[in-house]
Amino acid sequence: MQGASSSREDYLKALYVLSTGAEGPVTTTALAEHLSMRPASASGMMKQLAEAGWVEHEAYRGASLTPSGERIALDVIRRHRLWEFFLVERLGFAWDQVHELAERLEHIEDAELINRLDDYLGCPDFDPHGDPIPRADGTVVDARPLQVASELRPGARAVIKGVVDSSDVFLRHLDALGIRLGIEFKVVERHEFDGSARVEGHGIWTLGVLENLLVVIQP
Amino acid sequence: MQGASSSREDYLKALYVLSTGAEGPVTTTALAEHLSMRPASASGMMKQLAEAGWVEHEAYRGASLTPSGERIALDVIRRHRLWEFFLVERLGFAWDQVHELAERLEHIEDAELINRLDDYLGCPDFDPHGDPIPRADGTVVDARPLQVASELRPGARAVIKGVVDSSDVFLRHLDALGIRLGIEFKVVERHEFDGSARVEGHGIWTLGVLENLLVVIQP
DNA sequence: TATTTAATTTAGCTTTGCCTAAAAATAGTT
DNA sequence: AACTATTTTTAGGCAAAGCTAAATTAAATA
Repeated sequence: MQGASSSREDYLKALYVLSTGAEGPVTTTALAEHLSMRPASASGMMKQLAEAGWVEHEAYRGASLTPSGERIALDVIRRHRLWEFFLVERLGFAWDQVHELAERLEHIEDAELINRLDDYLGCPDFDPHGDPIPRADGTVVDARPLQVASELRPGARAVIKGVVDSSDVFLRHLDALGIRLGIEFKVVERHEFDGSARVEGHGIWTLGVLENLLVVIQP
Repeated sequence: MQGASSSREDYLKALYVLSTGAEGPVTTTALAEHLSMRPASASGMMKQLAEAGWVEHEAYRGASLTPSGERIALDVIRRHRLWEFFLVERLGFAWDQVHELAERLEHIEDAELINRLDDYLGCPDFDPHGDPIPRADGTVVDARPLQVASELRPGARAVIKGVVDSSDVFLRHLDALGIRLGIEFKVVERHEFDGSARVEGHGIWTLGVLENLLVVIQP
């Protein structure tokens, strides 16, 4: 239930990430690729983790997490996402800069630290990428929250899921700009002076437009 | 000037700490003791660090930092103290709880992270123990600041260096309580409801007294 | 079904950083 | 100065985690 080395934690996390979505056990190769390592290394680590009781591993067939392994993975992910939240919301980092850093910070295992950090950040439910932050007890909410597009930072990609102002006039305006429900877009730049955004392939969207778009952030 | 492993950083930091105060090179045994390791290990590491150009090491004579080694040590110490400040001032940890944690955090080497953290904390000059925080350029202020005793947290030890109210009445009051310039004391407990403190061997000191004592925090 | 191809595991090597035990050098004592 | 005691270094091992290359197993094709 605890005491995994930094490296073991990485594998458990990768196993968790790769097994959500795909059905069945995770292949050695997929795991190795995900972690930028060689299959032989992943294979060796699976043996270790199986011995520790954190994964179920049938030779040549792939691996999957046991309940205790999943618990560790969720803990690591919780730490990762809380630190990402901190880095973006408090230190003002951009989205795409925080992953590597969080990858280092996540391996500091100290319940008190993480609980205090959680508190300090206001117990957020989602990280800046829109991914849910597992709770201390290991439960996870699996829904990405809607956000107002005006909150997007440069580099963010998002899918349009709804509008705040659904008046005809506004919807016609959106239509004229080529903005439709379901499209995905990427914010290239935000302009301090008027809040507008430069959107890849769409030119400039004004703050008025952004404030009325409900979006789901993409990973 | 950079790229030392976590372990090497520990040795460089220890070397820095042990060489300030004591004159001449640091002995292998002192180093090992400081890091809870065996002399043989310290000896081997000195060889490595000397090869890297971070320490000057004459066999059987002890080691001392080169300028580039000192630069790294100062960087590690800067990171350590900034994180300690964060843990105490923002997350509300008590003094004595933060050392080990900072010891882990200090090894995350990322200039942008540390500069942003520094900014976020208001570029503090001293950590919660009263030790100076080296600047990004490697300069260090070597004076402990005076603090008002009412700011002391439980567990803090401090030496009385002055008073705010130097009226006769007040000084006689202090005298009656056994409080004199230069004495060292330790705060055992603070009382929320009236701000008073229980002081080891001195009973209770009221907020009115504490607010008028200028102290230097002890390590 | 036999054979080829691809994936997985095993075997054996490397590095880092620690350890213990033995050897070497310094320091202290008579 | 010689001997002893202490400190420091060297030598040789061990564990973790990665790697390459070879062997094995499973999957795909003829």
